[in-house]
Amino acid sequence: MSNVKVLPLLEPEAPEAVVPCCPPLTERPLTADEAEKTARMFKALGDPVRLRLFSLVASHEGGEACVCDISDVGVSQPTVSHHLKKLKEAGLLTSERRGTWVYYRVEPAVVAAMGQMLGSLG
Amino acid sequence: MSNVKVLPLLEPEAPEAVVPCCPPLTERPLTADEAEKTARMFKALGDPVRLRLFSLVASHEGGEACVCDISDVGVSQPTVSHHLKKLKEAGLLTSERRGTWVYYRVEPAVVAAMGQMLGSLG
DNA sequence: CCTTTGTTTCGACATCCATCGATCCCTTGC
DNA sequence: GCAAGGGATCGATGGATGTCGAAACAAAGG
Repeated sequence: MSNVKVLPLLEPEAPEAVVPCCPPLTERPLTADEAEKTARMFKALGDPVRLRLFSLVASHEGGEACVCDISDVGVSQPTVSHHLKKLKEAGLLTSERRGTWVYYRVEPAVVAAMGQMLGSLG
Repeated sequence: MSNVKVLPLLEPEAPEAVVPCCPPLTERPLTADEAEKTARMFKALGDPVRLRLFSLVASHEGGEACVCDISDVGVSQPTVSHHLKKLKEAGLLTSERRGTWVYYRVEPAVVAAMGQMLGSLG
């Protein structure tokens, strides 16, 4: 396509309203908008490779993991990168570059919100 | 920080562990098999229409809903049926025919299990 | 039997998406 | 400046998936 890299599409790191979407799924039917937003988060965990990457980050010492620590999930490196990007876009992970390596960590509020929608609070 | 409990392998006290799959995502990385299983459940909620249908059933009076009660989500009726089937295959819903109508209800244990995988991240 | 109404299945189609190799970008070290 | 290695992006591709209309199936009533 284009080599026009001047288009400002999305600001770097869309801050995004992180938490406040949606009551427990049992409380009332979701609106179309709410469902659209929320489904993105569930869809992000709806792939086996992404789910593994997510649990690798979530369970990693210090609550964060370098890409090099979690790249052994049976797919190529570009694919790993692609999935991490998806998880990031869904708001489930954040990333930070420190020197040579890029570290990913879980966004706790978002994941907690998903859990609450499923009624895990009992 | 709280618990470093030894994990009780696989048999004691599983009152209604209808879902044999998987500890909280923070506890340890999922295996490929576990991820495959679990991703199916999250994927089922990863579509806006399915998520709406699910919340319609979950929040409906009596804990169940007839297809005719929840068919107004903006897609054709065959599509509704297709999505309900997907939710059923994922183990999130069950169905029962009573006379003319078919009623769907939530499978609580499965949903609770999903919530627990996410809930301990707070 | 035939008709009506609720629900599922079938076939077809367009779109999305996971995956890869190749390539490019970034940082560090020589 | 240049080489090396970690990560991200690009372009292509095969397979999965959401959607619909038409048709089939099931139960209830005339």
